[in-house]
Amino acid sequence: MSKVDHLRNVPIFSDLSDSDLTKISNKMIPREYDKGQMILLEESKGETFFIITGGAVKVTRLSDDGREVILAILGESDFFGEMSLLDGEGRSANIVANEPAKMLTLSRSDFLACLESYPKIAIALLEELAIRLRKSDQQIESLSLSDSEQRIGITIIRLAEELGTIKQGHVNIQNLPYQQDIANMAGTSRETVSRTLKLLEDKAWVKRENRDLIIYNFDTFRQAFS
Amino acid sequence: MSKVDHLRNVPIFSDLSDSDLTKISNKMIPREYDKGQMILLEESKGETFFIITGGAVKVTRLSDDGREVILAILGESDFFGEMSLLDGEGRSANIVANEPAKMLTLSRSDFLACLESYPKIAIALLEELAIRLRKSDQQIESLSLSDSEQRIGITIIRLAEELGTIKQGHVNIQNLPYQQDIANMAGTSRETVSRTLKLLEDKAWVKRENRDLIIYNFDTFRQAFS
DNA sequence: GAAAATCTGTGAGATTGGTCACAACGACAT
DNA sequence: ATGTCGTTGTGACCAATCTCACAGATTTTC
Repeated sequence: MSKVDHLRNVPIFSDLSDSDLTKISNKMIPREYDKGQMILLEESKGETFFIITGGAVKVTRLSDDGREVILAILGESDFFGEMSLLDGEGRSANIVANEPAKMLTLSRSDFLACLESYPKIAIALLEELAIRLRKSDQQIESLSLSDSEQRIGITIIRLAEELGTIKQGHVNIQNLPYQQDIANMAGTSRETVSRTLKLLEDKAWVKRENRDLIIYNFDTFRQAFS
Repeated sequence: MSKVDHLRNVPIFSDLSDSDLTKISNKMIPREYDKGQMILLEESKGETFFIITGGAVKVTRLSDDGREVILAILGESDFFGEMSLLDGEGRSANIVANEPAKMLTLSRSDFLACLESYPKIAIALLEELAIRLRKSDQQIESLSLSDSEQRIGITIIRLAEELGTIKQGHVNIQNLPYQQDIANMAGTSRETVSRTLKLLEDKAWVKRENRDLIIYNFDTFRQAFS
């Protein structure tokens, strides 16, 4: 798949003509990362915009004593790095390759030039940031008001929406993240995730098979937690 | 103060010439709200962009059983309503006047037209959303990783940054919000806020005087909690 | 394919912080 | 001043859930 083909799938570029896409793609440099490799470090100054063309990364924040919160898991056609380009502050989060990952990157100046020349990109990006902000607000709400079972349920919904596929009427999350990662997304402990998954399985809402999680009735499931 | 003077103080409009500001301000309709009045309701479709020209509002989300989370307190020159204009989803939060408040409002179509005609506004707005997203991420981190004392400390820092004034070397938060509101910002209970404030006062980190909170050494205070 | 490393399940405390109950306090109106 | 109403302080109890500990299962590595 060519650079241009990748770009066409990215929401913020989807409004552009092929010739514009080609121009932009010429400025982009491809990079690859191994599983577990740190792509961006908190504190470092942000100078690059990244688009994921394969694999997945996790966006985290770390406390001094080493515990982490996972803010998001991003996959193909998602992007990141825009925040510190926009507001000039340092990085606000760490990015680690969660599996082998491929990127296209754009330098700070090319990225900003892009925004100036193509207002549509700026508007599409606004849309995307609005969506992310909305998700963050939801998460703040659930962390403040919900108990651990609900938070884990909500986390599973997020995972299903990001990574899930539909398979004979059921939603299937292939390769469910480790319980520790789910715990870090839900703001709870690994043990609580273990116990809660068992509970959900006992209630016959979900089923685990190898490394997959199957949600029997996604709508009902969603209803129960949102 | 004229409409144009108000607009000049709003970061996202600060790059524009006076004549452009005048054009935009002509489309804006002023409105006023009483203390406690609901300005926007969750679920309603968002059709208006608001700029605060006086007073303050709180941005909240409510659970079914009536508990609330306060996502932000906004004051003069802040704005809101842009999110559902941008991504087309329904409102994500409620907005209530926290004290008598004045606004300038812009309709959906005028707002979007503004973005198209003045790319600088779009870019400035991107910057602002990036800042908000960063703050949300910080709050997610603190809700996930910190205990109640730290969360309350962080909440006090947020309040100091938004509402604080400097008074003979100390930061002074005039008219500290009620403990229940602080609790709703920090994701804890009113009683815990009461006990924690006493604790901070015993440690001589802060002092309460009437309805004000004085932070003796803001840098040290910040250090202790961030 | 055996060993090592990592992940998961589960019990038993230990704790934080929520909830309830009520007293004290302050502002404000009558 | 007295009563009313909303806010704050404080004790006691209790529930949710974090931690610790370790056994079993699974995955990765050589």
